Amino acid sequence: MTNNEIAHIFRTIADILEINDENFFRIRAYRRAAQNIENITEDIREMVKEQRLHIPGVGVDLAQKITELAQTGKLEYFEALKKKIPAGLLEIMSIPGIGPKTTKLLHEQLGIDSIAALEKAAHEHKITAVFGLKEKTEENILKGIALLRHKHEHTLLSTAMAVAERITRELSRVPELSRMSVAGSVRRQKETVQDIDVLVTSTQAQKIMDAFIRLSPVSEILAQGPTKAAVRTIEGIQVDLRVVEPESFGAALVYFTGSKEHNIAIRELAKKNGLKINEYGVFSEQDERRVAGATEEDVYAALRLPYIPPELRENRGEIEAAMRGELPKLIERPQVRADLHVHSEWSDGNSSIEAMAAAARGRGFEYMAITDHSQSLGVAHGLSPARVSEQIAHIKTLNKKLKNFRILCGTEVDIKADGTLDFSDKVLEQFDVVLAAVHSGFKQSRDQMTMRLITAMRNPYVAIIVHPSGRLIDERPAYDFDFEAVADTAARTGTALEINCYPKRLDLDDVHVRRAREKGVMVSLGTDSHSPEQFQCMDLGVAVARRGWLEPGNVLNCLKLEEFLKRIKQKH
DNA sequence: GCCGTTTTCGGCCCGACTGTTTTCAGTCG
Repeated sequence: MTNNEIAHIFRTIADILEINDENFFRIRAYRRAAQNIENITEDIREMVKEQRLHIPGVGVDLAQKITELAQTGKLEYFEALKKKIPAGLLEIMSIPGIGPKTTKLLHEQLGIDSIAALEKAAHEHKITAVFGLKEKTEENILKGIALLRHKHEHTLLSTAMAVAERITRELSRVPELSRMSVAGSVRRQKETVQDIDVLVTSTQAQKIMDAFIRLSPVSEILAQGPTKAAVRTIEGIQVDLRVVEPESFGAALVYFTGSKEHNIAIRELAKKNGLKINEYGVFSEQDERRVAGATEEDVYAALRLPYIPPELRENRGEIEAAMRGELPKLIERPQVRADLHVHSEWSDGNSSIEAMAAAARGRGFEYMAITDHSQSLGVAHGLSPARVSEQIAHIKTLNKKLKNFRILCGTEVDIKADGTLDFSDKVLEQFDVVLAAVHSGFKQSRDQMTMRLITAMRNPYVAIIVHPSGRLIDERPAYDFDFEAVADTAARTGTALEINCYPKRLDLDDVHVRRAREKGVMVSLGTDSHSPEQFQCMDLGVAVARRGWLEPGNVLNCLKLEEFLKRIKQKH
C-alpha cells in the first residue's frame, strides 16, 4: 500500500461520508490528511514500522487507520463503508455541477446508481420528477457527463501558460482595465493545471465582463455574474475571471492565487489575530475596519508575515517557515548560468552544435553542455567511442571561435539493466561532464532499479542522474525505486539529481526536489533541448526548482564555469 | 476527525454564482 493509494482511500472515504451527509469537518479531516500524505516522499510503511507517523492532520484515529492499511493492505472501516452505497454514486459525484446532495437525491428518489442510468433518465426527462430539479438541471447533467467523458484531466503548465498569454493579451486592450494578473495554479507554476484564473481590477466591472466573454478563444460561457465569470476555450480549458476594485487587488490576488489550502491556513491565522481575510481585504473582526488589501505584501504584513512567493503557497510548511523568518531565497531565472543537458544532430537533436550554442547564448547562458546519447541507444543514434572523439575535437575548435561562451563536452550515458554504464571509464574520462540516465527496463523491481541507480552514482565520472524518475506526465508513471536511498547516495557521492525541464517530464518533481534539498543533494537543471527554441523550457525547470524551495546555492547551474568544472573534478 | 501563544472542548475560511423558490441550499474554488 503506497502513500498515494492510502491518500486515495482517505479521499474516497471523504466522498462516501459526504454522500451520507456526515459532519463536514470530519470529511475535511480525511481530505486534509490525504493531501499531507501525498506530500511525503518517504514510504509511509517505513514510518509505520519505525513508529514515527508524525504527519500534520493525522491524529490517533487516522494513524491507526494508516497502520492497518500499511500492515494488512486493507481497512475494515473502509470495507464496511463501501457496502453502504453503490460504487456508481461516487462517479456521479465527479460530474461537474453534481455534488453529494444531488447525487443522494437522485439515488433515493429515482434509484439512479450509475452515470449510465443517470444519462438515460436525463434523456427520458425523468429528472424533473425529483422535487427541486427542473429542466435546467437536466441539461446541466447531460452537459456535465459529456464534459467528463472527453475532458483531459490535466493541462500541462506550458500549454496553459500559452493560453493564458493569449487571453491576457487580448483582454489588456480593454480601456477600462487598470491592472491584470494571472492567478491560480498557473501563477503557482504547478506542473499541470485544471483551469486558468485571471484577476483584473477595474471600476467598471461590467465592461470587463462583456469583453471577456467575447474573447476569440472563448467557445462556451459557463457562468457569468457582475464580478465573476467562467468560460471554456476552444482548447477545452476553463478560464475564470474575477474583477475587483483597485484597493482590493492584493487581497484578491492572494485569494485567487491560492492554493485553497494556503488560503484556509492564512485565514485561520488571521482569525487567531482578530482579523478576517477575504478577497476584498484584511479586516479587523471587531469594527470591520480594513487594515490591508491593495498589495500582496500588505496582506501578508497584516498577518506579521513576510511576502510568500506564489510557488510556495501550498500549505506545505511555508507559513510556519515565514513566521520563523526562514523562507528560502528562491532561485530566479537570471541566476541560471548554464544549460547542462543539450542534444545536437550528432545524436537525436535536429540542429548543429553551433546553432544550439548560439541559441543558448541568446537565452543568456554563459555555458552549456552538449550531452548526446551513448552508443547502445540505437533509436537516438547514440555515439560510438570513435564518434565521441570526433565530437570532442569538433567542440574544441568551436570553443576557440566563441567569445564569452563555452561549450562543454558531455554525454548522456545509458545506465544498462545491471547498473553498468554504456561507456567504459576510459571513454567517460574524456568528457567535461557525464550525465547518466535510464532509458530501458522500466519494469524492473524496486530493489533492482534502486541498485541500478545507486551503482551508476558510485561511478566517479557520473556527475548528474538525469530525469531520475522516468515519468512522463499523464503518459507513463515513474519506475519504482527507493527515492530516499537514491537521494542519500546522491548526497554521499556528490552526484547531482536533475530537474529535466522538458514540459512532459519535469522530473524530478517539486516534492522530490524539496526532499533532495533537505538531504543536501545538489540539483541540476537541464532543458534536454533537441532544437534551439526548446531552451525556453528552462523557465519550467526554474518553476519546479522554486516549488521545491531551491536557492541558487542548491543548483549546479548557478555556479560560474570554473567553479562548476572544479566541482565535477572533486568527484573524480 | 484534528487541535491548542486565551481553549483537552468547542471550535473548525469565506464568498460568488446557479437554479430554484421568494430567502436559500448546493456547488465550486
